[in-house]
Amino acid sequence: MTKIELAKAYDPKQTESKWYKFWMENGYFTPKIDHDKKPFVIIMPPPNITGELHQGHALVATIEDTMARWHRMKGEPTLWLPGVDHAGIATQFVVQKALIEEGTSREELGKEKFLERTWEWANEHRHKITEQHKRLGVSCDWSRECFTMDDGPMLAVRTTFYNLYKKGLIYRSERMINWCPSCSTALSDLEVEHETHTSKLYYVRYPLADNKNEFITVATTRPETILGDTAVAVNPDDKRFANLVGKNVILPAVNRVIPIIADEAVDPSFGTGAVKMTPAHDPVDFEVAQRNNLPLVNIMNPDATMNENAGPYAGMDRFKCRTKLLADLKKDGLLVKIDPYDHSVGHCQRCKTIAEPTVSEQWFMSMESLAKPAIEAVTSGRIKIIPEHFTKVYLNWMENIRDWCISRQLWWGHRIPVWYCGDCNEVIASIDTPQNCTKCNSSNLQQDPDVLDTWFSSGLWPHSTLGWPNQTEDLKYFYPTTVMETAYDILFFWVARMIMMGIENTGQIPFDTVYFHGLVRDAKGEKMSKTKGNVINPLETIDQYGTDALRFALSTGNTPGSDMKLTTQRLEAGRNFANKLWNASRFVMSNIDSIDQNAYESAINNMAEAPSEDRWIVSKLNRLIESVSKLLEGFQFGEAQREIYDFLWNEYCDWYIELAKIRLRDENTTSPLPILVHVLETSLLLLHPVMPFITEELWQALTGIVNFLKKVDSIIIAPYPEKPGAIDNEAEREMEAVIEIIRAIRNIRTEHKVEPAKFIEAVINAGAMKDSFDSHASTIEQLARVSPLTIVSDRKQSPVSVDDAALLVRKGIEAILPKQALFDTELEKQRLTKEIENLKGLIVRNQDKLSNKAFVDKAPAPVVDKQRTMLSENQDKLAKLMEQMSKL
RNA sequence: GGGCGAUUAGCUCAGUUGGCUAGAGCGCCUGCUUUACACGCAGGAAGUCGCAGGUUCAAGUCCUGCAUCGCCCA
Repeated sequence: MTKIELAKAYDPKQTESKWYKFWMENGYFTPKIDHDKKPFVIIMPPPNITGELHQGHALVATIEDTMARWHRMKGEPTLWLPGVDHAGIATQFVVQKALIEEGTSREELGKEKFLERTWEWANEHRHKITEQHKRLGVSCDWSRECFTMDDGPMLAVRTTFYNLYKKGLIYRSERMINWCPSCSTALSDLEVEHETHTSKLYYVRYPLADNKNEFITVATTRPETILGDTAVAVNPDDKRFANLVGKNVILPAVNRVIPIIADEAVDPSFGTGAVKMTPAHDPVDFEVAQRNNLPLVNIMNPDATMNENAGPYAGMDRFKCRTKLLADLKKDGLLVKIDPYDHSVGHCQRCKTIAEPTVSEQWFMSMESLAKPAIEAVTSGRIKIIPEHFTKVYLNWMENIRDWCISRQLWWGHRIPVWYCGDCNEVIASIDTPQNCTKCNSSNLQQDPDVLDTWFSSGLWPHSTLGWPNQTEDLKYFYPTTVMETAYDILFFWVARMIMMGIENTGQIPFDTVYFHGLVRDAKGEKMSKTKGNVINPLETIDQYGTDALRFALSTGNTPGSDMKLTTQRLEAGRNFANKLWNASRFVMSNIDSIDQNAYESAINNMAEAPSEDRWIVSKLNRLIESVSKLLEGFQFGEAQREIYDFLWNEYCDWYIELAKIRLRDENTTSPLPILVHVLETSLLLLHPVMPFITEELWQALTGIVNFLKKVDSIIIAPYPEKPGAIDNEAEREMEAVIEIIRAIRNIRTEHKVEPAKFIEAVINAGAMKDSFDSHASTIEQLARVSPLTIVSDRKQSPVSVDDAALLVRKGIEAILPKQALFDTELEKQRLTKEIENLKGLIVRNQDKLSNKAFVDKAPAPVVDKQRTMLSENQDKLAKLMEQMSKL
């Protein structure tokens, strides 16, 4: 055994990269497949290759790493599989932006060069993200790392598309979709964010065809769509318009004749009760048009300028057209009035441009039949969602699911595996790229130019990463996975779709448990996002505070499903805690000259004979072990971490180490070293999942000195403390009494402004606990700074008259401090008065409860007993203090 | 319009089968170079747990209504 010198403060920079390298070199992150054991599996939500990691990823890394390390330490084959996502629309967006900054553009470069450029970007960022993840300490299996555009996931995408197409669940159709004029692609409903705009409701007159002096007035928020109207509709029950149904009106501005129809979708209370129908640019109107065989008139180009159907307005931007059209209507006396109006406007999630509802031919996935088993998986409890209230959100969405527009007019992504024959127009869906038409054998085949929504490949992630559609050993062993941990904001985008696609492709649920964490917000409480640019690079935080401090900050006080603000205070608390642990360990290690293995083991295994503080701290440790494992089982990582923190700081450091110091100076007592070491080592193990680096560093140092503790090469594979020993209530009671008395003496010293270093005389009447207190005499002397200290079992034996002293009562134990040592009578009166008042209040509460017959009858016995004990203790204390008061 | 959540100390937040004389971190006040740690030590002040009802022996915790804020879906 060699004594080692640790630096005075913990320096993360000296430890982190060293241990990460060590872990990697020893292959600890790669699980060994063992068919006798059930594996623990997490598939990591793949970060987008659009940019760098942000604090949200750091949170994912922290929570998932905590789970992975914990299960690994429990001896379960643990697979945490990392990956990155190609993020079609987002990546195309950022690469385009980079190109524009370079003075070129996607169009100028052309598709091939653009894709080359994007692959470069992807590879670069994939690497960067990996390096960043490593700094967060993640123990994921890099040998299985995946990219959504890798061959494996690609094959899974094509296979899924093919299968669903053959089943008729993927189809191509002309339907209402959301179009982003800026990204120039179709979007799914989920990719459109609704925002309430305060805008205007315009009332416009449409002249009747048979009598141009009569009008029907319609109200609209989007007057430019008048150009695409193919009808005016009223509610069939609306008597005001009954005589007009069936007549025609002349569409202003373009002078097209369109009918007045009746349809139940019309809300008579909106506007005038008559509404314009623009089926090519409004989802509700589209449905009405389907029912009433109305024609569709598309009036916009893909870039949201008006097309040739807009007549004189062709070529104008949609909003310029609105302005011009309104001016024209006004001029013609057709604009009746303008009311202020709030309504919801859809925006492209990616670029925030106002999305245009448009009829367009796209690929869709039919969802209803896929949703059914996915609903059942959750309602039956086979998949558990944490926190539970998200179950309702999930079910509500799934039960009202609509078909999913999966095609995107982008260059970057998974090409739709469909080919069109240039000769016979055959449509060929295929997993492998076909060379010839299956119908006419022509080689004149064109692949569909569009790509799939990124979330299509994401939905396959839990099985595609494990090798599906191939029945690989990984797939057989690791699927279904155990936990899907991710942010709640992608519940629909990702989690719901993984459940549907997982069941569809494999017949099995993809994971047992969904755990949702909240969003990490910036100091102002705003959501961090790449496009918003308020992303805080976690690496900077790590440089400043250390990885473990960041993980501590992200973990403590973080409750499932609720958002958190990451503040410097939290980070500082983490750094301080790491330093505290460091110094406690430094203290312990600096005191080890030698520990004999037999002496150590006999000390640990024969606690009955040990001093009460040893039995106390071990008992508290046992409570901690039990509680932590319960909390981790229940996904309460923050609370578990908090309890470890409390134990280490407030019990181990504040009390046990301080008590041990006294014994270390005294060669005639039992050495506290075995317990100091045992509790420290166990705490390091408990803490390792959340704070991996410092615990490894300290564990290595400690087991370097106490070699026989080192049964494995790394804390990462050391067994997690699971089976706690017995709770020692007697030792706990005893130590609590000692601690309380010390606190009370310290308190009164401060109140009476006794110099901190000065020793004052004290007598402790410990009653039945006299023997225990005798054994803590030097402890009390030194920690409360009292001397001479006399411990008696009866007040009569006190060498100091109680009449001439301050009296403290804690847990039935009295401390008697002679007046001359302190003392300001007035101050003491004030102190007693305050304590007496407080006690009286407590006693009233105790009495109220106990005099209530219903309480005594119905409350469980321990609860009633507790009240009785409290009452008698409080009454006893009150009597003593009252008596004391009368003597002052 | 429908749904979900939040409201606890000056600030940020814990408090999971109701038993709480309600906790933490930061901040604040007083005092300390006590040989592990000033990223520290000792002591302290600070809350009618959003409001109003209800259930219960007992409510921060369960139920109903209201208010304010936030989010999701349409």
